[in-house]
Amino acid sequence: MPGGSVARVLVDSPLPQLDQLFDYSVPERLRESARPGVRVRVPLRTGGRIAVGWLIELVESSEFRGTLSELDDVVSEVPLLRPEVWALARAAADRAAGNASDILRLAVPSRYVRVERAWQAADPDAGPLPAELPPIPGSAPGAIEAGLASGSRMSLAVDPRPVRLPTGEWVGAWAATLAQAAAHALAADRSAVVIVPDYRDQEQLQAALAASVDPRRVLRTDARQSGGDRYRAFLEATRDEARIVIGNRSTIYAPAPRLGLIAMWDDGDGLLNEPLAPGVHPRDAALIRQEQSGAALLFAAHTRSVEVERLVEIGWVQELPTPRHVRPRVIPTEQQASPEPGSARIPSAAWRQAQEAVREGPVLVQVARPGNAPLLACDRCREPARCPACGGTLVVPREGGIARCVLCGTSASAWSCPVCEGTRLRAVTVGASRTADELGRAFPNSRVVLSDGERPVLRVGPEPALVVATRGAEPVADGGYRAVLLLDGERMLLRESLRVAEDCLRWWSNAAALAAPGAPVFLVGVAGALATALSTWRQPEWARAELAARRALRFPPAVRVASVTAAASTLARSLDAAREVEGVDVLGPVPIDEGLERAIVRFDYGAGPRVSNELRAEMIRVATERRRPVAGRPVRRPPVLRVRFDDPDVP
DNA sequence: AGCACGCCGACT
DNA sequence: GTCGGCGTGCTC
Repeated sequence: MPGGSVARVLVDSPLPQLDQLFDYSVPERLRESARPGVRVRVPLRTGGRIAVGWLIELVESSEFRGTLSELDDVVSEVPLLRPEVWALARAAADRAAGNASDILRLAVPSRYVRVERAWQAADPDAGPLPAELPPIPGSAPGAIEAGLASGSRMSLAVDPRPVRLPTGEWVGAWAATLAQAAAHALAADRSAVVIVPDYRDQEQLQAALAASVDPRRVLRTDARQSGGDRYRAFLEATRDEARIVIGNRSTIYAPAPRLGLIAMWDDGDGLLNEPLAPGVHPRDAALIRQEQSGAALLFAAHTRSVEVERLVEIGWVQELPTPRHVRPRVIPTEQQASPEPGSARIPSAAWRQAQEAVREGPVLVQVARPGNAPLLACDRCREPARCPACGGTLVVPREGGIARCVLCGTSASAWSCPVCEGTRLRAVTVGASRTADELGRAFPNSRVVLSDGERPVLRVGPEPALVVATRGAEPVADGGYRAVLLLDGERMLLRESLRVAEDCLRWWSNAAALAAPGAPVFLVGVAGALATALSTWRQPEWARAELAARRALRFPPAVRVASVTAAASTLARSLDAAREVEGVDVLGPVPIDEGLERAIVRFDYGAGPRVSNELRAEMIRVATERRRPVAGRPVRRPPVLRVRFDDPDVP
């Protein structure tokens, strides 16, 4: 049999002490089916106990000094785990001191036996490779092609406008660029993996791909598919034919033979944050996979993330030349109040132009999501409350907190209503539906289209309409919007997060990129560096300044962080272990609930492997040390040491 | 995790 | 003598 008769197996287990390969002998009856990459059942520790795992490799002999147990069974003969995906999972897990089996759970969908049988019975038919492709748009002629050929790491500020596909559909120009880049990889018989934050982006990308690639060469892996469809697409991707695989954050682990391109749209979008352990961001997994595979890597966005800016600054990622795109015509307007009835949130200039534009075609109004940081109004007459000192909007920054002004920060403890002299404030949540209502009255002859997270609209036609959308749910308009109003900038900036400014710049930029060339984009109620970055369309400059500020503070992504949670004594020991590594400093610990403490370990990128090694060793030690009896009666308390690397919500 | 091994107290 | 209690340690 090829490769030897000892099977090395990774067992499915969340236990850190089991995150290693165990050796088993292969019984005669499994000689044919026990191939690397198949799912297997193995006995673990004692007779009756059977664990599931992955057959990683076959070797001639074992280092294990003891008698090997036999493989119990091969679950499916299909080698679902390709060697390069295993290598990626191992490296991604190591980077975050996590279990490889946790990564593999993201990488391989659950099995559908009927789907698998049908797939095995069917004749493979991947369709032809694309031929005679047009050049890749969006950068200098030939620049992306050259990067593809040489396996470069690239950052691209994409053309900020909607474009019309040969099929007649309109998509963001970014989708056409990424689709063409993937098609070019495919034309060279290489696979491409394209990661997008959500399914609406995926729809645009798929529409753009349909224009030049046989649909059999395009596989999608997303949560909207049924489990069976997802498994079928996954099985197809394990074949040796080159494919384009598109999907969400876990698609970075998709099987893809002869990988030629990894592309990621809008890597700063929070939907790409991986919530499942060990929480490896697909951007980091992509960087690992790029190095392992030699594929090209392309980060495309309107707003460069601070993380990519860092990679550009250290020279790891190369900035692609950007042609002189027609930029959105952004008009920052600080003023809030407007005399027109029913238009309290829209400045008068923007108001007039929007009314004119909506006679010609669709007008986009971007609003904040309802719910967080509600605005305040007079409890008696419902007049929106304003700061007595400067006229700014009043908000309650946290639940139960004291109202303050968003502009000057003045506390509004002694507020009284200028209209009715009431003294009580009430929270009002202005979401999309309420704005749609207001605007519907203010634009009496316009059709109003509402798009929010619950009922998203993917596209609107070129006919006049007022399109009210929560940020991130903006439909693409055929031909582009005739005007865009970014209404709730102030409110969006109230979110408490290190990334809030970058997020806002991203939301505004992405909405502005839906405007028709030359159409006005009004940014309402926001001034300063962010407004300038948007109106000059120089987001990378903003990212550069932001990274410099984070460097001065030693905040991520200037450094890496790991949050460590444990009981005080355990934590102290683990932190000592981490401090052994040069370039490490520790914030905290601070007490959190249930007798636990948390600390933040900060370290330079170069110290990363040693920090994760040290913390991993501590996790194994804590998991295997004898349970300490508390004086008197023995208490079985499971030992806790939680480690989370590169948490986007830290600090 | 989850299960077997083993080293002390109460039993036939 | 030896049954079984639950702490201890290991998983190819």
